[in-house]
Order: sequence, then structure tokens, then C-alpha cells
Amino acid sequence: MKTIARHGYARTTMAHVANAAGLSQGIVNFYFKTKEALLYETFVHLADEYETLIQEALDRAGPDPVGALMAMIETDLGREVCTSTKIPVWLAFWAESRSRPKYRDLYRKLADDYSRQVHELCGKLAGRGGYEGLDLEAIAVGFVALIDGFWVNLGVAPDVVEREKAKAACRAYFAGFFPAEFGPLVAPAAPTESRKAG
Amino acid sequence: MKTIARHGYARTTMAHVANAAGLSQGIVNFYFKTKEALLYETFVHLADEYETLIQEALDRAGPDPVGALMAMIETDLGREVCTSTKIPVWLAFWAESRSRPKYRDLYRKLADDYSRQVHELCGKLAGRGGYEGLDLEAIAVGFVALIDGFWVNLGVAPDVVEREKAKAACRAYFAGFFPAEFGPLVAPAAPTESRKAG
DNA sequence: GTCCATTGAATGAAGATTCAATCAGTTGCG
DNA sequence: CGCAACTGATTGAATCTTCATTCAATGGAC
Repeated sequence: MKTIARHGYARTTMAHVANAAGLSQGIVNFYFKTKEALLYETFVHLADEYETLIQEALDRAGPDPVGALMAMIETDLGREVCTSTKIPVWLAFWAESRSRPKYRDLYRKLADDYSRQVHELCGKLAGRGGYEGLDLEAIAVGFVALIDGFWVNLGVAPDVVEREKAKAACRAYFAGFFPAEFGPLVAPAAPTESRKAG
Repeated sequence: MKTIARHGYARTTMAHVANAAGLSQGIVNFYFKTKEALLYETFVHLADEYETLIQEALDRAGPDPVGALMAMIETDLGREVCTSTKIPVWLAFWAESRSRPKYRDLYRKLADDYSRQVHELCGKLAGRGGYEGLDLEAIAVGFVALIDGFWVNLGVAPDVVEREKAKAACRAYFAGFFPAEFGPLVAPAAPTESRKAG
């Protein structure tokens, strides 16, 4: 992941990887049959970690849909997931996905699961009443796009938009649809990620 | 662009490109000193075209900020810009950008210009009254992220979300902040791109 | 002494780049 | 007008580089 972030996927060589890991080139090839395989395993690893983190955040958040959506925002744009090492790997993954079915399937599974969860949560929220005409699916896919888009921005030029700004924009997004729950009166930043193992 | 879309950036060879263009390999290298240069020129070309199309759409839309924002949505997710050939090139561009200052600068310029325009338009809209507490910058960067995110989705798995759905989600996004102007009563799809040279 | 993990230099393949040869068009001359 | 020399564009096979991959040699544990 470090070498993809530093050199870009296209220019990453086995030598870079071995070097960054403090290993000999031989051993890298011994454990990962091929470069292709190494990169694929990297994506799988990243995706697994991501899913786990999201799931943990949702478990911690409890049953309240507002808290759950907030937790998703905090996780997606938090210190653990949204790093200068990992985001470039996501971008590389997306770029390569179109031309590789294996990668694409991985993405599709992730995106489907995620947007289904958002969809459900928004459904619960809308069910509370007062929100009849909403296109829940549009809200869900819009949120996914919002996160992906911020990852692009943060990955390419981290200084243009910062993570906290992005989180605020996400909260504002939901506030647009559910003003009572996410409205301006809600405290702007839930202190979810402030310190480790508190 | 075709070969990047078909094989992915990392696997695009000069032979592919020359072949797709119906040229000999020699001549491609003659005009573009190097592979690197060819790909950079490709990005520049795409970015230029994009800026022109957006500008034209804005000119056509006239001074009304609602129409202008609608026009941006229509253009960004329209048949001309949002194609299965061009979107993969954007993704590749983003993925490579982090590690190449020249690319990153290009992106930064585009994103800045674009988000500034959105910011301004939202400012005009908010100035009409009734919208005091809005964080215009958040709305602008959010919209940029939304578009970029849809490009990612459409690029990786075009079948998951379609362009028209994405447009609807963008309109819903603005409706959240400016219900009077983009609210559910506004006709859902402005028929901007229906037919060519009509 | 045996066995496995690890090394890193050697190998081979893929593909970018080069360039002598060819081709097409243009000019100048009889 | 026809022909030959000339010019620049274009070709594609040959070269040169860059790596992924392999593997004989080494090291260390039991």
C-alpha cells in the first residue's frame, strides 16, 4: 500500500514492495505467486479491513439510524480508513476494476452491501413519519457517491478539502433530507474518533 | 482513451494504442516523444474538452443559477462527458495523480475552478432570501464529490447506477438545500440532451 | 546432519524506443 | 508535360530497458 501510494499502481515494482517491507525480492515472489496476485491480495485485505471497521462502528452505534449514519460518516472519513496510504490504493483499485472482472466483482459486492445498509437506515428514519415523498434509493446511492467522491478529492489533493470539512458536508447532505434529525441544531462533530483506546 | 478503457492504464501498451488508432508504432512515438507524454496529453485533451463543454452548457443556460446548476448536472452526467471510454480515463488520471505533481496540478486547477463556480451559483441562489444559515462551501465541495463519486460508480460498474438515476440524486441533493428552487414540484428531467442537432 | 526459509544475482519476457529503409508528394529542369 | 532529384512523413523490424520471475547457494534451527 505504501508503494502504491508513493509511486502509483502503474509504476509499482516488486523491488519497491520488497524494499519497503524490508524483505528480499525472492521471498515476496515466493509467498505471492505473482505481482498481479500480490496486488489483488492487497485490495482484498483493504476491503476486509474496511468492512470490519464499518461493521464495528455500526455495532457501537446501536440501533438508532441517525447514530448509525453518523458512525458511517465518521468511519469512512476517519483516521483509520481515510489515510494517505490507503486512499490511493482505493483509487488504483477503481481504476483497474473496469478491465478486471475479479476486481469489479469485489467492488460490486462492497458497494451493494454498503448502499443496502444506508438504504435500510434511511428507511427506518423515514418510517418515523413526516418524510413521505423521499426517494430512498437516490439518497443511498447519493451518499455512496459522496463518500467515494471525497475519497477521490482527499486522495488526489488532500489539502483542497480536509476530512472534517468532508464530514460536515456529509452531515449537511443528510440534513437536507432529514432536517429534524440532522438539522443545524444537532452538535456539528460527534467526538467519535478523538482518542484511541480511551 | 479507448485502450485505457479496455485494458486499464497499467496495461496499456504503445502497440495497443497504435493499433487502435490504425497507425504504426513508430509514428506514435515520433509525435509523442514518450509513452508518459502521450498519456499526459490524453489527460490534458480530456480536461480541455470537459471545461469547454461545461462552459458552453453554462452559456446556454443563461444567468439563472438554478438553470446553471441543472446544466452542470446534465453535462457532468450527460452522453458527451460521461461515456464508458472517458470515465475510465478520469479514474486512471486520479489514481496516477497523487504520485505525479504535473497531473495533480491539472486536477487541482479543474476542481478549483469548478467548485468556485458552484459556490458562486449557490451564493446567488442563497442571496434570493430565505437561506441564511447555509454553508455554501460545504454545498459546493459536496456537489463536486457527488459528481466525482458517480463517475467512480459509473466507471467501475455502469450497471449498478445509471446516469439518469445519478442526475436525479444530484437534483435531490440541491433540493435538500434549496427546496423552493429544486423541490419535488420542479419537472424531474430537463430534456437538454435528448437529441443531437435537433 | 537434515530440512526448510531466505537470499540476491541470473534469466527471460514484454514492451518502449530507435532508425535505416521506404513511400508519397513536391519542386526543378529538359 | 514528363521525369528525376529531393524532402519530409511513415513504417516496422531491431535494439535496449526494465522488471517479474526463478533458482542455485546460503543460513539457521532443530
